[in-house]
Amino acid sequence: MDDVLASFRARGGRATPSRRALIDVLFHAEGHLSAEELAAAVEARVPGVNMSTIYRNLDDLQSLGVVVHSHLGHGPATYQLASTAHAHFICDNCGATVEGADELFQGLARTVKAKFGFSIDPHHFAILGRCSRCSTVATPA
Amino acid sequence: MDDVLASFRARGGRATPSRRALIDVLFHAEGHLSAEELAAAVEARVPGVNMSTIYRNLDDLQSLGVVVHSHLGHGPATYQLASTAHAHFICDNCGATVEGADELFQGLARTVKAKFGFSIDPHHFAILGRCSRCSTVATPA
DNA sequence: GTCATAGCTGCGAGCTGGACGCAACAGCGA
DNA sequence: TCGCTGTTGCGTCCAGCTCGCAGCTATGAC
Repeated sequence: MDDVLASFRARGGRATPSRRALIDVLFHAEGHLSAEELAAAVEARVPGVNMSTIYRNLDDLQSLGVVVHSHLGHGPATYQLASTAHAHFICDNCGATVEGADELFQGLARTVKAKFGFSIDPHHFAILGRCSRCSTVATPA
Repeated sequence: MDDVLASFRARGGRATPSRRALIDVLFHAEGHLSAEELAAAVEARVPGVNMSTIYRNLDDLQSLGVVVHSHLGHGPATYQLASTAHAHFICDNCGATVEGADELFQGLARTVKAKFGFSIDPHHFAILGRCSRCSTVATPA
C-alpha cells in the first residue's frame, strides 16, 4: 500500500488524501466495486471527493498496473487490485456471478495462442451464460 | 428474411418499411455493425428513420431470437444475426479483432459446466488480450 | 520554517450510448 | 374503405464517464 504511494512519488506524483483513501479502500475491499461504490467509500474517509477525482485516480492506478477494471454485465465497470483479478461468469437470467480461476482458461489460451498467436486476458470481460439454477429451469427465449 | 416478417405478424406485429429495411441490412451486412452504422444503412433505404426506432426494432429482433448483440471492447454494442454469432478476441493494444469458432470453447464450457453447473455463451462479450503482432512487440504497461 | 512550482482537485459542462413517454401516423384484418 | 392498435418520430432524460479550467496543496529546495 505504501509501495503504491511510493510508485506515485517515483513518477513525480503526490500522495494526496483522496489518493490514500482510494488505495486504502481498494486494499480492504471485498469483491467488485464500481466507481460509484468506491467514491462512496472514499467519501466516508475524505468528505467532498469528486467523481472526477475518483476516475482520474483509478486511471492512474491502472496505468501503474496496481488496479484493473472489468465489465460484469451491462452496468458500470468494476475495479479491483490487479493481484486479485480473476475471471467471471455471469448468469444472463438472474445476474448471479461465478468467479473462476485462471486455470480454467489454460486450454483455451493455449489453443488460441497456437491458432491465432493471440494471448488472452480472461479477466476483462465477464462471460455470460446460465447459472445452474437458471439452466435447469430452462427459461425459454 | 420473409420468415422474420412472418414472425412479427405471428405475434401481432407489423411489417413496416423501417423494419423491412433493418432486416434487409442485417441479412446483407458483413461483420459487426453498431446501432449507429445500422441506422445509417437503414437511412439510405428509408430516409428519416429515428435512432429510437432502430433501437426498438433491434430489441424486438432480439426478443424474437433473430438477432444478438455483443460487446467488442469499450465502444457501442454491435448487432448481428443470431445464426452467424461467434466469439471475438480483441487486441487490447491495437484493437484488432480475431473471430473464433465455438469449438474453441468446448473444453472451457465442459469444465465450467462440470464445476459450477454454468452453461457459457461465449459470444456476448469479447475476450481481450494481445494479438500476435502486439504481443511480440511486447509493449510495456 | 517558508517558498515556489507543478501536480491535483472540485466544479461545471459536455459527450456517447441508449431508454422512455406521448401524440400522430399507418399496416392490416374485417 | 375503415377502424383498431402497433409503430414511429420527436423530445427529453438517464447513466457512465471525460475534459477544461481556475484554485489549492504536497513536496523538494533553500
